[in-house]
Amino acid sequence: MKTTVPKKLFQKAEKLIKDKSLSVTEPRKNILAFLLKNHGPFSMEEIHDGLGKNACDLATVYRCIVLFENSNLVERRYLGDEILRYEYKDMDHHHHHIVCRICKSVSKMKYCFISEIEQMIRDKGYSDITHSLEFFGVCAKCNQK
Amino acid sequence: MKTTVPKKLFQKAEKLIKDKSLSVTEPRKNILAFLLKNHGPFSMEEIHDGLGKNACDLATVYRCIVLFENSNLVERRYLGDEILRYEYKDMDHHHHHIVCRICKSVSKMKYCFISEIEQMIRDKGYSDITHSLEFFGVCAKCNQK
DNA sequence: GTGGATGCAAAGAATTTGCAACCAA
DNA sequence: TTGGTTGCAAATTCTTTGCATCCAC
Repeated sequence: MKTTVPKKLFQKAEKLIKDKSLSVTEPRKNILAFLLKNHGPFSMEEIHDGLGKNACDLATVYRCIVLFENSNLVERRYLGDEILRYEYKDMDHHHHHIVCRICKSVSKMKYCFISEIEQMIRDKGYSDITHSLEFFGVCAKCNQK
Repeated sequence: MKTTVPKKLFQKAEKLIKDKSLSVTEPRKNILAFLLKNHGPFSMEEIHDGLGKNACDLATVYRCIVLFENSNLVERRYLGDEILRYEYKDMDHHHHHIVCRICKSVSKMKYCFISEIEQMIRDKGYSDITHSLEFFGVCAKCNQK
Protein backbone atom coordinates (compact mmCIF):
# COMPACT_ATOMS: atom_id res chain seq x y z
CA MET A 1 0.00 0.00 0.00
CA LYS A 2 3.05 2.24 -0.04
CA THR A 3 2.28 4.67 -2.81
CA THR A 4 3.45 8.07 -3.89
CA VAL A 5 1.14 10.79 -2.79
CA PRO A 6 0.49 13.62 -5.26
CA LYS A 7 1.57 17.07 -4.13
CA LYS A 8 -2.02 18.27 -4.34
CA LEU A 9 -3.06 15.92 -1.60
CA PHE A 10 -0.28 17.14 0.66
CA GLN A 11 -1.60 20.63 0.19
CA LYS A 12 -5.13 19.50 0.91
CA ALA A 13 -3.93 17.67 4.01
CA GLU A 14 -2.09 20.74 5.18
CA LYS A 15 -5.15 22.89 4.74
CA LEU A 16 -7.38 20.45 6.59
CA ILE A 17 -4.98 20.35 9.52
CA LYS A 18 -4.63 24.11 9.62
CA ASP A 19 -8.38 24.58 9.48
CA LYS A 20 -8.64 22.62 12.70
CA SER A 21 -6.06 24.92 14.30
CA LEU A 22 -3.63 22.09 14.74
CA SER A 23 0.02 22.61 14.06
CA VAL A 24 1.25 21.24 10.78
CA THR A 25 4.05 18.71 11.10
CA GLU A 26 5.56 16.27 8.64
CA PRO A 27 4.06 13.16 10.23
CA ARG A 28 0.61 14.71 10.38
CA LYS A 29 0.75 15.81 6.78
CA ASN A 30 1.99 12.40 5.68
CA ILE A 31 -0.63 10.47 7.57
CA LEU A 32 -3.55 12.57 6.45
CA ALA A 33 -2.32 12.67 2.85
CA PHE A 34 -2.03 8.91 2.91
CA LEU A 35 -5.64 8.64 4.06
CA LEU A 36 -6.76 11.13 1.44
CA LYS A 37 -5.09 9.15 -1.28
CA ASN A 38 -6.05 5.62 -0.31
CA HIS A 39 -9.48 4.30 0.43
CA GLY A 40 -9.44 2.74 3.82
CA PRO A 41 -10.17 1.80 6.35
CA PHE A 42 -6.68 1.01 7.61
CA SER A 43 -5.25 -0.25 10.87
CA MET A 44 -2.61 1.76 12.71
CA GLU A 45 0.02 -0.58 11.41
CA GLU A 46 -1.19 -0.42 7.83
CA ILE A 47 -1.01 3.34 7.98
CA HIS A 48 2.46 3.23 9.48
CA ASP A 49 3.69 0.80 6.83
CA GLY A 50 1.92 2.72 4.10
CA LEU A 51 3.97 5.81 4.82
CA GLY A 52 7.22 4.06 4.01
CA LYS A 53 9.37 2.69 6.73
CA ASN A 54 11.10 5.74 8.15
CA ALA A 55 8.38 8.31 7.85
CA CYS A 56 7.54 8.35 11.53
CA ASP A 57 7.25 6.23 14.62
CA LEU A 58 4.28 3.94 15.17
CA ALA A 59 3.58 5.79 18.41
CA THR A 60 3.22 8.95 16.39
CA VAL A 61 0.66 7.31 14.16
CA TYR A 62 -1.35 6.42 17.25
CA ARG A 63 -1.09 9.96 18.55
CA CYS A 64 -1.99 11.58 15.25
CA ILE A 65 -4.93 9.32 14.54
CA VAL A 66 -6.41 9.97 17.97
CA LEU A 67 -5.94 13.67 17.36
CA PHE A 68 -7.57 13.49 13.94
CA GLU A 69 -10.41 11.48 15.35
CA ASN A 70 -11.09 14.08 18.01
CA SER A 71 -10.92 16.77 15.35
CA ASN A 72 -13.41 14.92 13.22
CA LEU A 73 -10.99 14.45 10.35
CA VAL A 74 -10.86 10.70 10.69
CA GLU A 75 -13.46 8.09 11.43
CA ARG A 76 -13.00 4.85 13.28
CA ARG A 77 -14.43 1.69 11.77
CA TYR A 78 -15.12 -1.69 13.23
CA LEU A 79 -15.22 -4.44 10.63
CA GLY A 80 -16.00 -7.54 12.62
CA ASP A 81 -12.54 -8.70 13.63
CA GLU A 82 -10.70 -7.30 16.62
CA ILE A 83 -8.83 -4.61 14.74
CA LEU A 84 -9.94 -1.00 14.69
CA ARG A 85 -9.43 0.79 11.42
CA TYR A 86 -9.48 4.40 10.38
CA GLU A 87 -10.35 6.35 7.31
CA TYR A 88 -10.64 9.93 6.23
CA LYS A 89 -14.03 11.32 7.19
CA ASP A 90 -15.32 12.91 4.07
CA MET A 91 -18.35 14.91 5.14
CA ASP A 92 -19.75 14.88 1.63
CA HIS A 93 -19.51 11.16 1.05
CA HIS A 94 -20.92 9.37 4.02
CA HIS A 95 -20.79 5.63 3.37
CA HIS A 96 -20.68 2.14 4.83
CA HIS A 97 -18.91 -1.09 3.99
CA ILE A 98 -19.45 -4.67 2.95
CA VAL A 99 -16.76 -6.99 4.21
CA CYS A 100 -16.17 -10.47 2.86
CA ARG A 101 -15.90 -12.97 5.69
CA ILE A 102 -13.42 -15.07 3.76
CA CYS A 103 -11.04 -12.83 1.84
CA LYS A 104 -11.70 -9.72 3.97
CA SER A 105 -12.13 -7.54 0.92
CA VAL A 106 -13.93 -4.31 1.72
CA SER A 107 -16.27 -2.61 -0.67
CA LYS A 108 -17.99 0.71 -0.28
CA MET A 109 -21.72 1.29 -0.12
CA LYS A 110 -23.01 4.77 -0.52
CA TYR A 111 -26.59 3.79 0.11
CA CYS A 112 -27.89 4.67 3.54
CA PHE A 113 -31.42 5.39 4.70
CA ILE A 114 -30.97 5.59 8.38
CA SER A 115 -32.37 9.05 8.86
CA GLU A 116 -35.78 7.77 9.91
CA ILE A 117 -34.28 5.79 12.74
CA GLU A 118 -32.18 8.74 13.79
CA GLN A 119 -35.34 10.83 13.97
CA MET A 120 -36.92 8.23 16.22
CA ILE A 121 -33.93 8.38 18.52
CA ARG A 122 -34.02 12.16 18.52
CA ASP A 123 -37.63 11.91 19.66
CA LYS A 124 -36.43 9.95 22.67
CA GLY A 125 -34.37 12.94 23.77
CA TYR A 126 -31.00 12.04 22.33
CA SER A 127 -28.94 14.68 20.56
CA ASP A 128 -25.81 14.69 18.46
CA ILE A 129 -26.59 11.36 16.86
CA THR A 130 -24.30 9.29 14.69
CA HIS A 131 -24.30 5.65 13.74
CA SER A 132 -22.14 2.84 12.55
CA LEU A 133 -23.38 0.34 10.01
CA GLU A 134 -21.36 -2.44 8.47
CA PHE A 135 -22.37 -5.51 6.51
CA PHE A 136 -20.60 -8.84 6.42
CA GLY A 137 -20.94 -11.68 3.99
CA VAL A 138 -19.13 -14.01 1.65
CA CYS A 139 -18.31 -12.31 -1.62
CA ALA A 140 -19.05 -13.62 -5.10
CA LYS A 141 -15.42 -14.58 -5.71
CA CYS A 142 -15.20 -16.58 -2.51
CA ASN A 143 -18.52 -18.23 -3.25
CA GLN A 144 -17.12 -19.59 -6.53
CA LYS A 145 -14.32 -21.47 -4.83
CA MET B 1 -23.55 -6.54 38.13
CA LYS B 2 -23.03 -9.66 40.27
CA THR B 3 -26.51 -11.07 40.65
CA THR B 4 -28.03 -14.39 41.56
CA VAL B 5 -29.07 -16.34 38.55
CA PRO B 6 -32.38 -18.24 38.78
CA LYS B 7 -32.18 -22.02 38.49
CA LYS B 8 -34.31 -21.90 35.36
CA LEU B 9 -31.70 -19.95 33.48
CA PHE B 10 -29.03 -22.45 34.41
CA GLN B 11 -31.19 -25.14 32.92
CA LYS B 12 -31.75 -23.09 29.80
CA ALA B 13 -28.02 -22.43 29.52
CA GLU B 14 -27.29 -26.11 29.90
CA LYS B 15 -29.76 -27.00 27.17
CA LEU B 16 -28.35 -24.39 24.80
CA ILE B 17 -24.84 -25.69 25.30
CA LYS B 18 -25.89 -29.30 24.84
CA ASP B 19 -27.82 -28.46 21.69
CA LYS B 20 -24.59 -27.23 20.16
CA SER B 21 -22.91 -30.54 21.07
CA LEU B 22 -20.51 -28.80 23.39
CA SER B 23 -19.66 -30.34 26.71
CA VAL B 24 -21.37 -28.80 29.68
CA THR B 25 -19.00 -27.47 32.31
CA GLU B 26 -19.53 -25.23 35.29
CA PRO B 27 -17.79 -22.19 33.77
CA ARG B 28 -19.72 -22.50 30.54
CA LYS B 29 -23.03 -22.83 32.33
CA ASN B 30 -22.22 -19.87 34.57
CA ILE B 31 -21.14 -17.61 31.75
CA LEU B 32 -24.07 -18.36 29.51
CA ALA B 33 -26.55 -18.11 32.39
CA PHE B 34 -25.09 -14.75 33.28
CA LEU B 35 -25.63 -13.56 29.72
CA LEU B 36 -29.15 -14.96 29.69
CA LYS B 37 -30.01 -13.10 32.86
CA ASN B 38 -28.41 -9.75 32.20
CA HIS B 39 -28.86 -7.56 29.20
CA GLY B 40 -25.50 -6.80 27.79
CA PRO B 41 -23.41 -6.24 26.01
CA PHE B 42 -20.54 -6.92 28.41
CA SER B 43 -16.78 -6.90 28.15
CA MET B 44 -14.77 -9.99 29.03
CA GLU B 45 -13.89 -8.43 32.33
CA GLU B 46 -17.45 -7.46 33.15
CA ILE B 47 -18.53 -11.01 32.54
CA HIS B 48 -15.72 -12.36 34.68
CA ASP B 49 -16.54 -9.98 37.52
CA GLY B 50 -20.24 -10.60 37.11
CA LEU B 51 -19.81 -14.27 37.88
CA GLY B 52 -18.46 -13.58 41.34
CA LYS B 53 -14.78 -13.57 41.98
CA ASN B 54 -13.90 -17.25 42.14
CA ALA B 55 -16.23 -18.66 39.55
CA CYS B 56 -13.56 -19.18 36.92
CA ASP B 57 -10.38 -17.76 35.47
CA LEU B 58 -10.45 -14.79 33.10
CA ALA B 59 -8.69 -16.94 30.51
CA THR B 60 -11.62 -19.33 30.68
CA VAL B 61 -14.04 -16.49 30.00
CA TYR B 62 -12.06 -15.64 26.89
CA ARG B 63 -12.07 -19.27 25.78
CA CYS B 64 -15.76 -19.76 26.43
CA ILE B 65 -16.86 -16.57 24.75
CA VAL B 66 -14.89 -17.40 21.62
CA LEU B 67 -16.45 -20.83 21.65
CA PHE B 68 -19.94 -19.42 22.09
CA GLU B 69 -19.34 -16.92 19.34
CA ASN B 70 -18.32 -19.64 16.93
CA SER B 71 -21.37 -21.62 17.96
CA ASN B 72 -23.60 -18.67 17.33
CA LEU B 73 -24.76 -18.44 20.93
CA VAL B 74 -23.12 -15.11 21.55
CA GLU B 75 -22.77 -11.99 19.48
CA ARG B 76 -19.93 -9.53 19.50
CA ARG B 77 -20.73 -5.84 19.68
CA TYR B 78 -18.69 -2.77 18.98
CA LEU B 79 -19.99 0.30 20.75
CA GLY B 80 -17.65 3.03 19.65
CA ASP B 81 -14.91 2.79 22.25
CA GLU B 82 -12.08 0.30 21.95
CA ILE B 83 -13.71 -2.43 23.96
CA LEU B 84 -15.43 -5.40 22.39
CA ARG B 85 -18.52 -6.58 24.20
CA TYR B 86 -20.63 -9.69 24.02
CA GLU B 87 -24.23 -10.58 24.51
CA TYR B 88 -26.49 -13.56 24.19
CA LYS B 89 -27.63 -13.92 20.61
CA ASP B 90 -31.35 -14.33 20.85
CA MET B 91 -32.47 -15.42 17.41
CA ASP B 92 -36.00 -14.22 18.06
CA HIS B 93 -35.09 -10.76 19.23
CA HIS B 94 -32.65 -9.24 16.83
CA HIS B 95 -31.87 -5.71 17.97
CA HIS B 96 -29.43 -2.81 17.99
CA HIS B 97 -28.29 -0.26 20.51
CA ILE B 98 -28.20 3.43 21.29
CA VAL B 99 -25.19 4.43 23.32
CA CYS B 100 -24.91 7.72 25.17
CA ARG B 101 -21.60 9.39 24.40
CA ILE B 102 -21.42 10.89 27.87
CA CYS B 103 -22.71 8.39 30.44
CA LYS B 104 -22.25 5.34 28.17
CA SER B 105 -25.70 4.05 28.99
CA VAL B 106 -26.89 1.51 26.46
CA SER B 107 -30.48 1.17 25.42
CA LYS B 108 -32.04 -1.38 23.13
CA MET B 109 -33.74 -0.72 19.83
CA LYS B 110 -35.82 -3.45 18.30
CA TYR B 111 -36.53 -1.51 15.15
CA CYS B 112 -34.53 -2.56 12.13
CA PHE B 113 -35.34 -2.34 8.45
CA ILE B 114 -32.15 -3.35 6.89
CA SER B 115 -33.50 -6.19 4.81
CA GLU B 116 -33.72 -4.08 1.66
CA ILE B 117 -30.04 -3.26 1.84
CA GLU B 118 -29.20 -6.88 2.50
CA GLN B 119 -31.14 -7.82 -0.61
CA MET B 120 -29.12 -5.31 -2.60
CA ILE B 121 -25.92 -6.87 -1.34
CA ARG B 122 -27.20 -10.35 -2.15
CA ASP B 123 -27.77 -9.14 -5.69
CA LYS B 124 -24.08 -8.27 -5.87
CA GLY B 125 -23.26 -11.92 -5.28
CA TYR B 126 -22.63 -11.94 -1.55
CA SER B 127 -24.09 -14.72 0.56
CA ASP B 128 -24.45 -15.35 4.27
CA ILE B 129 -25.03 -11.72 5.07
CA THR B 130 -25.14 -10.15 8.50
CA HIS B 131 -24.73 -6.60 9.69
CA SER B 132 -23.87 -4.47 12.64
CA LEU B 133 -25.70 -1.27 13.38
CA GLU B 134 -25.17 0.93 16.40
CA PHE B 135 -26.24 4.46 17.17
CA PHE B 136 -24.45 6.99 19.32
CA GLY B 137 -25.70 10.19 20.83
CA VAL B 138 -26.06 12.20 24.00
CA CYS B 139 -28.99 10.96 26.06
CA ALA B 140 -31.80 13.08 27.50
CA LYS B 141 -30.36 12.90 31.01
CA CYS B 142 -26.94 14.08 29.93
CA ASN B 143 -28.49 16.83 27.84
CA GLN B 144 -30.16 18.23 30.96
CA LYS B 145 -26.87 18.73 32.76
C1' DG C 1 -10.40 -44.30 30.94
C1' DT C 2 -9.73 -40.54 27.81
C1' DG C 3 -9.96 -36.36 25.39
C1' DG C 4 -11.23 -32.07 26.11
C1' DA C 5 -11.57 -28.09 29.62
C1' DT C 6 -9.58 -25.46 33.25
C1' DG C 7 -6.30 -22.74 36.27
C1' DC C 8 -2.20 -20.72 36.58
C1' DA C 9 1.67 -18.43 35.08
C1' DA C 10 4.23 -16.94 31.43
C1' DA C 11 4.44 -15.22 26.72
C1' DG C 12 3.05 -12.29 23.21
C1' DA C 13 0.47 -8.26 21.13
C1' DA C 14 -1.36 -3.98 21.18
C1' DT C 15 -1.38 0.47 23.04
C1' DT C 16 0.17 4.17 26.08
C1' DT C 17 3.46 6.95 28.48
C1' DG C 18 7.80 9.52 30.22
C1' DC C 19 11.28 12.09 28.80
C1' DA C 20 14.91 14.40 26.25
C1' DA C 21 15.59 16.38 21.79
C1' DC C 22 13.44 18.86 18.20
C1' DC C 23 10.59 21.93 15.51
C1' DA C 24 6.46 24.97 14.16
C1' DA C 25 4.67 29.25 15.11
C1' DT D 1 11.88 31.65 22.34
C1' DT D 2 8.65 28.38 23.76
C1' DG D 3 5.05 25.16 24.01
C1' DG D 4 3.70 21.52 21.48
C1' DT D 5 5.40 17.31 18.89
C1' DT D 6 8.32 13.49 18.05
C1' DG D 7 11.31 9.26 18.61
C1' DC D 8 12.68 5.94 21.48
C1' DA D 9 12.30 2.75 25.03
C1' DA D 10 9.95 1.27 28.87
C1' DA D 11 5.55 0.42 31.00
C1' DT D 12 1.02 -1.01 30.89
C1' DT D 13 -2.91 -3.39 29.33
C1' DC D 14 -5.15 -6.89 26.76
C1' DT D 15 -5.26 -11.42 24.96
C1' DT D 16 -3.32 -15.91 23.99
C1' DT D 17 -0.81 -20.04 25.05
C1' DG D 18 1.69 -24.18 27.33
C1' DC D 19 1.21 -27.40 30.43
C1' DA D 20 -0.15 -30.11 34.41
C1' DT D 21 -4.38 -31.25 36.59
C1' DC D 22 -9.11 -32.08 36.51
C1' DC D 23 -13.64 -33.39 34.93
C1' DA D 24 -17.50 -34.54 31.54
C1' DC D 25 -18.77 -38.10 28.92
